[in-house]
Amino acid sequence: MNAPQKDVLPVSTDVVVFTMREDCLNVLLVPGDNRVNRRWRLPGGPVRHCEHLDQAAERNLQRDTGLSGVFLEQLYTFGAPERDLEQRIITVAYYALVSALSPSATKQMSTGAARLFPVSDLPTMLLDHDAIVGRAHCRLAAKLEYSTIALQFMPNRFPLSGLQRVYEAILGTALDKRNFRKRILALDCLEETPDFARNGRHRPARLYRIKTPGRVEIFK
Amino acid sequence: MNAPQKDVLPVSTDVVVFTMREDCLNVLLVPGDNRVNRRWRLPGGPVRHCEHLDQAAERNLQRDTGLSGVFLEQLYTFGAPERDLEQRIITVAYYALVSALSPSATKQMSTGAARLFPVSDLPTMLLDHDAIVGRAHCRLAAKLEYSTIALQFMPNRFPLSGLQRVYEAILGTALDKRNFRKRILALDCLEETPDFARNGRHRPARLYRIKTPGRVEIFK
DNA sequence: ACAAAAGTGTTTACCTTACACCCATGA
DNA sequence: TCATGGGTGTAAGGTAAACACTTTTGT
Repeated sequence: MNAPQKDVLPVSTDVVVFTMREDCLNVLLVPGDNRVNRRWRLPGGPVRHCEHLDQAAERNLQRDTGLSGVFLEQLYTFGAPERDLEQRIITVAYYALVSALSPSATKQMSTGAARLFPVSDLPTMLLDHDAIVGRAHCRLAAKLEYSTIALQFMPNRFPLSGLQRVYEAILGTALDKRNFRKRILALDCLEETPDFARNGRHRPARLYRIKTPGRVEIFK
Repeated sequence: MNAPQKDVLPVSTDVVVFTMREDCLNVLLVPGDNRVNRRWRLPGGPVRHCEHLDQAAERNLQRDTGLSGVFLEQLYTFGAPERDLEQRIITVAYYALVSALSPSATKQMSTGAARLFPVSDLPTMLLDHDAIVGRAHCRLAAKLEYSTIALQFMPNRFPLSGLQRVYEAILGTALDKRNFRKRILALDCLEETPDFARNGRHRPARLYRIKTPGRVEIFK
């Protein structure tokens, strides 16, 4: 039994960081630091005594992964008393969406201090972290239908086909190209740039930009 | 400063109990028991060390209001450090829907230990309880659109017009009678009973029954 | 020239909305 | 008989779904 610490509460935050890699939805995990349990876990940690929950989530995320300033939203609070072995810890789960990993996050990844896993191929995780990821994935998929949340995955400029691949990866289904483009453009949240992506040996794709970056619109 | 108690965590549950009264959406509040602050507050209290969050919500709800076995769903966790004056308390908010107040709840109400307030005319409440009620109301209104959650307000048998009034009270808008009936019956969650409500001096209303009571269907 | 992804409209089916009159009862 | 809420159908508009070929580039 660990003695309870003074500065922190028996409450922690855990963050499900989603990002796209190779057209697949990935989750960022960190290796368990616990002697008892060396399983992969979600980045997170205890809430300090004088700290907003959101701040705690951001701070612990930054410490564990180097990420900051990302889209972060509270998901659900998990508090089964049997979920932790050593002491009762209630965790307020968040999810985060990042378009590209920051340099410091990339560094953490190269040193093995963090690693991406496709949601379809997650390792065995600490405690109930699999349930947390599952719920986060559900929330994300649901929000695709009535918000512009998917834009959080996109870089400054991107082709519509890239956005479509994001939708398809999250929903797990193929979408019709024409209907998808119509629907997205009708939202009036993107604008054309004069530029094109000249990638492969095929016609270059028009690049679009988000009209109000950082803002997630809810409609309906 | 109160000394922290051993058996409980610095985490509480608060429950927004919604019920219909006189075609208005009401919230059940209890009088603040605190010497410092005698404002009305949401029923709730601390989470015990070995207790599920849901159990804590249910237990505290029963203690404060006599209600049990009601529809209860986690809403959001509020944890601004400045939200409480004496000590840092994080609260996991829930909302509950009840069709009619149970006898024990009615008793608590008659003794002044609990009282209903219309959401449109709430008193000044403890701490951030107004924000909690606001968020609960939003969630409830949103869920009307894609679930059968409103049925939780209804008694065993009820006329369709009664259900319509529930929708109207929650959404704050009038609905077309014919379209409403079509839409609800198309959900295939109600069945006719042979009975009618003979109330006023007008044609009696057909009574309906919920096919699978206690089950909230999510569609779309 | 060919492979590979980009880009583009129309038709159909379905769902949502608007809307007005008769019915059964109690007073 | 009259006031009150209960009960019913249809037409129009809008949204979502299905569907195939041409364009532009790199090799």
